[in-house]
Amino acid sequence: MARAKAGTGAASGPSEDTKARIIEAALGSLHEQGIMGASARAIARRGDFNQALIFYHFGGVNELLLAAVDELSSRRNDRYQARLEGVSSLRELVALAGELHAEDMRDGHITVLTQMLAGATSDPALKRPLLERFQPWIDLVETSVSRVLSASPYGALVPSRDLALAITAQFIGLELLLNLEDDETRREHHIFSTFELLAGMLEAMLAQLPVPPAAPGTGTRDGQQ
Amino acid sequence: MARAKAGTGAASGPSEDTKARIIEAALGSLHEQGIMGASARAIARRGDFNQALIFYHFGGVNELLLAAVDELSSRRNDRYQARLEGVSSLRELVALAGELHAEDMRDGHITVLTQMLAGATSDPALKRPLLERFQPWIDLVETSVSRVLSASPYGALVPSRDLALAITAQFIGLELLLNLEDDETRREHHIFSTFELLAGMLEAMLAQLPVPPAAPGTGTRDGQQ
DNA sequence: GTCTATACTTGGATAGAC
DNA sequence: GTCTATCCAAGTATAGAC
Repeated sequence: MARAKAGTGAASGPSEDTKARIIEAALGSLHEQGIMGASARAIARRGDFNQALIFYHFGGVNELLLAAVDELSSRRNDRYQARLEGVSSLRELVALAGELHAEDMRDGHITVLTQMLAGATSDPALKRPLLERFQPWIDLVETSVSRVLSASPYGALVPSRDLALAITAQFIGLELLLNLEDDETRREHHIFSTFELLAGMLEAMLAQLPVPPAAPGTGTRDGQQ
Repeated sequence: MARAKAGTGAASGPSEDTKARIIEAALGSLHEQGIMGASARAIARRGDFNQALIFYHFGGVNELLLAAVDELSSRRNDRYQARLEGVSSLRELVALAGELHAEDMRDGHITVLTQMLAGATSDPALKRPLLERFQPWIDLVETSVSRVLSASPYGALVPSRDLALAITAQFIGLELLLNLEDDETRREHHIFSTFELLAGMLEAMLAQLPVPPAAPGTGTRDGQQ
């Protein structure tokens, strides 16, 4: 296990290497064993390091888990931001959401976040830190939703904030629910293709509709998209 | 503590009274402390009975928790079934969903189910039993969704199964996400009124549309059904 | 059917050697 | 900065008294 400093990039300090290893093990534990299997001992076992290191480097298990969420968030943002920016139609957005969801499921990102959310019920001290860490992600969704909505004259009528919240919740809920099925059965689900179908139907409807009812002055009703 | 046999009704056997008390305590623990706070000791403390009773009556903690879910399911079904049957329009359905959601949040039903779902990641032995217990609930949603969809000529194009799954996931995801906020802030959310708004817009659109395009018009993606 | 007592395991956390 | 050893709290589960 060579100690190549090719880790997080910027902050490759003295013991950043070890901290990275610990965080990696924490992510693995959260992913595969859930929040109840993310104990200091279990994480140390998985990463093959000493249990006491967690307390030395992070101060406690909760702090480590939050650091792991931070690490995850930065990775996700890198991926999401760039790709979401290139999207302006509803169907594109849904299609991209399907891609991102598939990747997240594969990498366990959503599982990690969901398990942390679940843990916040048992340990309310996690609530505030988690809320802060979810905010940027919800904001990102809202930005994309707003852009797509603004393409349609009806979009202005829809509260984009609530919609972003609902979409985020959809990801989380699907993770928990589909997790009940074994991997094989799960792969047979194509729920995002249903979402794409619905998006397609909605766009087709909008294209056939007459002039927008409200929001006078905004209607560049012509090209549609 | 009088032993009135006015409990579950049908199966008021010899020690059903105690079992009911234990189940009640288990539900309380799941609701207020989450899955990680639902240990045999914590549950016994809450219900003020001896810890060993859990193992005597249920065989283990997991079995107790599943029994608690069963109890919850029957209560929920009683409420849901009757009310959902009287609904045929999309807006009614969404409005009713809002009511049921508010009640579930108040009673902690969704929290209990969500926490059990989260626990299934840590203990895969819970997956199958939970899947069986979620099936009837998803079926119920699907039935209502189907009825509403069939009222519109476009409804036949929508896979009701996936839609029911998505709706169920939405409930679960919202619970986890809104749980991050303190009770006060949470009450300021009116996300279901946004859903009602969307449903209203959709119904208005459908009413304005010309003749149904039938199956061939939209080009079925992905070969659904 | 219920309680006490107990055996055993795992987890959080720290002190101190290296 | 890392490891060993250790303490203590909490968990599952069972045996046996009542």
